[in-house]
Amino acid sequence: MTSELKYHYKYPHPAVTTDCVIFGFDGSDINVLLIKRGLDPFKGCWALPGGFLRMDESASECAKRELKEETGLDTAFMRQLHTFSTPGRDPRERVISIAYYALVRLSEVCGGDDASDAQWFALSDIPNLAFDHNDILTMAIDRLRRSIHFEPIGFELLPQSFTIKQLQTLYESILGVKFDRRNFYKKMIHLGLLTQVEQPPKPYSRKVAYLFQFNHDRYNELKNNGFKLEF
Amino acid sequence: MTSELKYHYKYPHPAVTTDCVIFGFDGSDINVLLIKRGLDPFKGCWALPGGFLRMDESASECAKRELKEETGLDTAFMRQLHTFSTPGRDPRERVISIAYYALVRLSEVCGGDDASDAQWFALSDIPNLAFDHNDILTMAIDRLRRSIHFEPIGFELLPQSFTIKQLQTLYESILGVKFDRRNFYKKMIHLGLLTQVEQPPKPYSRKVAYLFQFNHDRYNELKNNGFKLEF
DNA sequence: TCAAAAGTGTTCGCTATACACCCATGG
DNA sequence: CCATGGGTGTATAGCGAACACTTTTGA
Repeated sequence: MTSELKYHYKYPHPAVTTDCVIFGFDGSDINVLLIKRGLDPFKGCWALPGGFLRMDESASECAKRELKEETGLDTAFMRQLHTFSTPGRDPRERVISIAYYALVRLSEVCGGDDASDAQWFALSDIPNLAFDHNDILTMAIDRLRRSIHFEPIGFELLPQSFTIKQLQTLYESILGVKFDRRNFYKKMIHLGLLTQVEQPPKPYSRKVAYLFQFNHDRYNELKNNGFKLEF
Repeated sequence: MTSELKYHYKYPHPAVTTDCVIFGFDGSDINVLLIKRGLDPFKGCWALPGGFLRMDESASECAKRELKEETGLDTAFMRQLHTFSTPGRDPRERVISIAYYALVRLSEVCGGDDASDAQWFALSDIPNLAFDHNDILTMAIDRLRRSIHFEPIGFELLPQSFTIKQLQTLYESILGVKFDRRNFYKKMIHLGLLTQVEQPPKPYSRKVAYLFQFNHDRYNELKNNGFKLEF
């Protein structure tokens, strides 16, 4: 047994993991990807995807690795959230977790097979999570809500092309409020960050709506000129 | 030698530290407290105060301990900033650092003796720092600038009682802009977060200015009613 | 032709900004 | 009495909230 413990230090070292809150938008609700734990502790309990930090990777690389494993995505919007370090948060040993959150397009996510232990949950339907993952998720939701006022991150959750209506539903879902359809439309158009797509979409309702794409170049240009996104 | 390495793990563990960016305001400029390193690596180089995480304390407790050691303060405004984890950021071994920033009133700080290795630096006068501490400091300044728009944290840097003029100088110093004196005055008063102090201050200029205090209770009250501070 | 959804216009009130003005104080 | 800085008033522009109206399409 002891012979397995082959890493030695003069002072005690905590174990370090990253956990990742992966948000997706299904057209009407914000969802989070959870993993059913196959091992103790908290066996059978839902938890955020995560894993131990390797010695040759940064925390963001570790989180990106987790994302890839669970969604198949190589790239996505990803930000560090907070580091959770309360002693006892993991019953096994001292573990600190560097938490990240990610925004992904559900259409681009590799659907895990049916037997997969990964599953999307609407925010209104989150079960009790393992460890302190409820706290992590709560903080991630709060961060998402705050960020969307000042950063164009909503577009990371929508398809490349989208209607203003879809965008509004997304904002309303994240912020938990309702906007006047017409004012929302004008405000978004007026921001000057959307490019209208030529091709008229397939009619999915009475009147076909214009399709737009987020204009990254325009956003960076405005931002460099001191423009501050505010919504 | 090897007998000193008495902590054994099955997998490699990184060392974990906290580093702390301590901001103070001297009446005209934002300052940061730096420590001259007495030991290698980076011996003689200026660095952020910091230290290794103990196994029985959370990261915030560790940062608070650092703050106490360097300033004598038991309490101060303190927030987690970011966790820095690039492999190789410490030449000795794998070390990840959970960075915090703190806002303190210079008047309350225990002045270290003259022989002290701690010193305040104006932001315009920061030397090259050890490790990746320049990156940490840059991020902390950026965070401070962003936060002051939406949180009443400026007051943490001023004395209990202050004039609107002092407050304006603080805001201008942090944001690097100039405000119209009269509009700033009215805006601050109109926010309803300041309580006027009865006692007229000693004249320090032509006309004596009113003294104000930040009204925490009023702020919390407004915040709970959905009020959003914006500056 | 009618209902439902998309796109456009108009009004009103608030607030940020740019100033002018008066008051108090120390030299 | 005058220069300096503190406190108050006022006008204008811009933007967001509220809501009326027109247009397009499917049934």
